[in-house]
Amino acid sequence: MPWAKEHKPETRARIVRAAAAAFREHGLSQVGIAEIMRLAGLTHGGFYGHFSSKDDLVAAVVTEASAESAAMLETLRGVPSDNDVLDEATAYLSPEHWAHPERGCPLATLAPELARGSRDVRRPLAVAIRRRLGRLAASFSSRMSPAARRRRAAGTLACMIGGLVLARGLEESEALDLLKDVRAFVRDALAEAD
Amino acid sequence: MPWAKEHKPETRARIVRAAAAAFREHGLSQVGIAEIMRLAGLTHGGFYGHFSSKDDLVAAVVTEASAESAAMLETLRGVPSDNDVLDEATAYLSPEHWAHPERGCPLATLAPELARGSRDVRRPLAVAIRRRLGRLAASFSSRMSPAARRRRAAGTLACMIGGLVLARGLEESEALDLLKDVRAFVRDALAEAD
DNA sequence: TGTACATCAGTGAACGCGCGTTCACTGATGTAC
DNA sequence: TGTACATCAGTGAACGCGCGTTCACTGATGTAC
Repeated sequence: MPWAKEHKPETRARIVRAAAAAFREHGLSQVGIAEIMRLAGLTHGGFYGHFSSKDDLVAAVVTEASAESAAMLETLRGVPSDNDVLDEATAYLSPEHWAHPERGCPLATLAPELARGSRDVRRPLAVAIRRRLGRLAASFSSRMSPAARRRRAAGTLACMIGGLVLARGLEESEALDLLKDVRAFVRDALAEAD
Repeated sequence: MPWAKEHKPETRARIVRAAAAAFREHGLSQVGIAEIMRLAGLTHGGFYGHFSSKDDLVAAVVTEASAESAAMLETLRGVPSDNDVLDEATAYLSPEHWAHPERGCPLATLAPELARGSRDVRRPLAVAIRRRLGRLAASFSSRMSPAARRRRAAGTLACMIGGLVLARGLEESEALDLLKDVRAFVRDALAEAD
């Protein structure tokens, strides 16, 4: 075994991380294999030693980007309140997340493009959505019924993604006002008696 | 004047309508000029007699698709309730809208791709968002403060777009459940006392 | 009423370019002796 | 401990293809006589 056994998986992970940032910043079809390999410090031709196709890479990127996004949002959470879900939504709808699509939630940047993709790409997309909904539902008070938790998780995640997508379609000052409005809407909706 | 003066604008409109459907169904970068012209019943080369570039067409498509979407949602509204905004959100989050991206809201299919585009494309996107928010805000009771109406319009539109984007990332049965959950969330949020 | 003409919407071939993918190869590495 | 070797991660050139854009042209049309 002429190379340490962790060498190849590490290179692969480097390619996935480079692609995850580039795809979120510029879109799947605006970033080619050559550019991704260059960003990973490698040459074009080596790509197919790690992936069977661009779709294969995209599938890996969905999972990686979801994890990176969760980690980034974790660092953006301020002082914890008594409401976990509201803290999560506030971090998601923050100016910092708005300004950094390349490190943020892949659903807000890539979901429509992924949804139009092949089965290989739609599967990890559906998994990422289910996981996100499940985690959010689990963060609600255990005094709520499972149906109520599921409903609130769906509504809150929809607000988060829709709010960020809309804000990214506006220039900064207008975008920040919109984010503030959506944060207030979510706060009110979650404060509402059950 | 060898051609009736309405002939050229009519052809142009036919190209824009063909592009508006194809872009919403397959994405901006997955549909080429040749394909659009073919759909419009014309040949490739004639395109630049009507548009200065693909971006120029995309800008026209944003406006056209927004209008088509509004008309489609109008036909999907059921029996009017005493809540205009809720009726609008219910139509938007319907299985019919989910199943027909090519006739539906361009924000749910194209917003991230447009937001990454040139200034020429981002301008009509911002206009479409502002107009949508303004119309929604105007539909709320005049007893509400302008700030409260703006906040609710922002939150409701975010739920609509985010809900549809998420649902389009899932297979049908799961998607329809999610849409129902988001509709219920919006209903509850809008029912809440001010 | 009929015809010759000028206009210009639309045609179709060509352009350079970047894409995803393939493949013969190179050379850095851990192992066996 | 030192060296020859087999392995295989990565290289770099090439492929066919479809893209957006250009342009010399064709031919259907309304108008002038």
